[in-house]
Amino acid sequence: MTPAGRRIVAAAEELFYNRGITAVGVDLIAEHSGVTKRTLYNQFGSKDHLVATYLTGRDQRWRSLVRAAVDAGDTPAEAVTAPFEALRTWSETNTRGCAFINALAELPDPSHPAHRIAANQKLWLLNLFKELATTAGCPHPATLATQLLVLHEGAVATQPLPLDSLPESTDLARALVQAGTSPRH
Amino acid sequence: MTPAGRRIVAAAEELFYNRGITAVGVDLIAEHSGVTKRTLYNQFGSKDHLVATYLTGRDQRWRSLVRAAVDAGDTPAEAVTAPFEALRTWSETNTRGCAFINALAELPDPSHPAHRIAANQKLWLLNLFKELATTAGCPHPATLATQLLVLHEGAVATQPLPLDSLPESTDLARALVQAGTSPRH
DNA sequence: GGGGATGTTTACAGATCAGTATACCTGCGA
DNA sequence: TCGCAGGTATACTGATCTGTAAACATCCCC
Repeated sequence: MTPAGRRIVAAAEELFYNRGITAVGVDLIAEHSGVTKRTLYNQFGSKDHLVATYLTGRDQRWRSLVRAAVDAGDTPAEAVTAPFEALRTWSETNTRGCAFINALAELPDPSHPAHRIAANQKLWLLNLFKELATTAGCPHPATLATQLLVLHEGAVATQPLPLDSLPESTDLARALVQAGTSPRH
Repeated sequence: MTPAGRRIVAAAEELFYNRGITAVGVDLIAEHSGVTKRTLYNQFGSKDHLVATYLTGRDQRWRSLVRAAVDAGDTPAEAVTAPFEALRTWSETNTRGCAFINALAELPDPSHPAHRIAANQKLWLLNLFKELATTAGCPHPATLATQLLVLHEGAVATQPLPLDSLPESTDLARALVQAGTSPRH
């Protein structure tokens, strides 16, 4: 990607996430990235393609953050709930909810690339939970992974409320993992 | 509200929810409700006001459904997780996620009425969980209520994924209530 | 030194946006 | 019978939307 292309994506990310995709026009993105609209269209061809690029970039950054958190876990049981630690960091600078859920809200057409990207992101996290649960020796990895994903998405969705939902979700997630890994009594 | 006003709100609800608020223009709403744009503006004054009316109406319908489910519960413990039963019914005809979360995604301005309505809806459900948990004799109603709300919102958010997340969430919610109401052993 | 990739500048097309203006119709209650 | 609320019909404003046209500048690599 060219330097101008990178600036465009950076501006698009900031504007799309904070103001909404439909509400932000390509003229505004061009202006914020110090670039001509012609250059924007030479690089991305259409607004839809730029939206897809924006979401893909966010997805990659998020996955990197999660992988780092997972790798930083001391025990396999800790690694299972590491994505919740990543979410805590992520939420400090991303206070407008999940960019993918938001994108689906604005782009109802299921054939839009945003739908595939968003679904893949959630399914990636689900599979990660499943693998980590298996590694940690949890008895029902698939069920646990679904529960953890629900808790994760619930924590993101309730982010704007005055609730401290993320610590509660993290605690509950740890308890579920603990119940699976610790011996029954 | 006049007959024309009701038709306008009905058309707005269907279009806003399924296609997105920003993506739907007032002309389209007027056309779908068999009404002139002049009538629409005589009734609601602005698109923002119509959006607020749409969300308020949805909120009332949702609360009625939840209250009915709560009242249908046989035991206090069953009543606590009754909103999950309501969600199951609701999801059959509302497959595009939470209208309030979606509205916040499209309308970033915190002073927009939609923000107040959405926050009130979630806080209403939180308080309902808290009251029901208290009635059922759960030891930590506030904590449990937060957990149940997270599970609820998580189930809504993961609705488009091929996951069966709602049954899992409901089961987990029941287990949490059970752990609180049943005697420790 | 030529040529292609990367940009810029200005202007424009065609559509759609929220909201308004003006004039008219109709049914109902005082 | 009068008046008014509710509604229709059509046209319009000014702004904004995505996307394109055409001509020109710069830089780097072959």
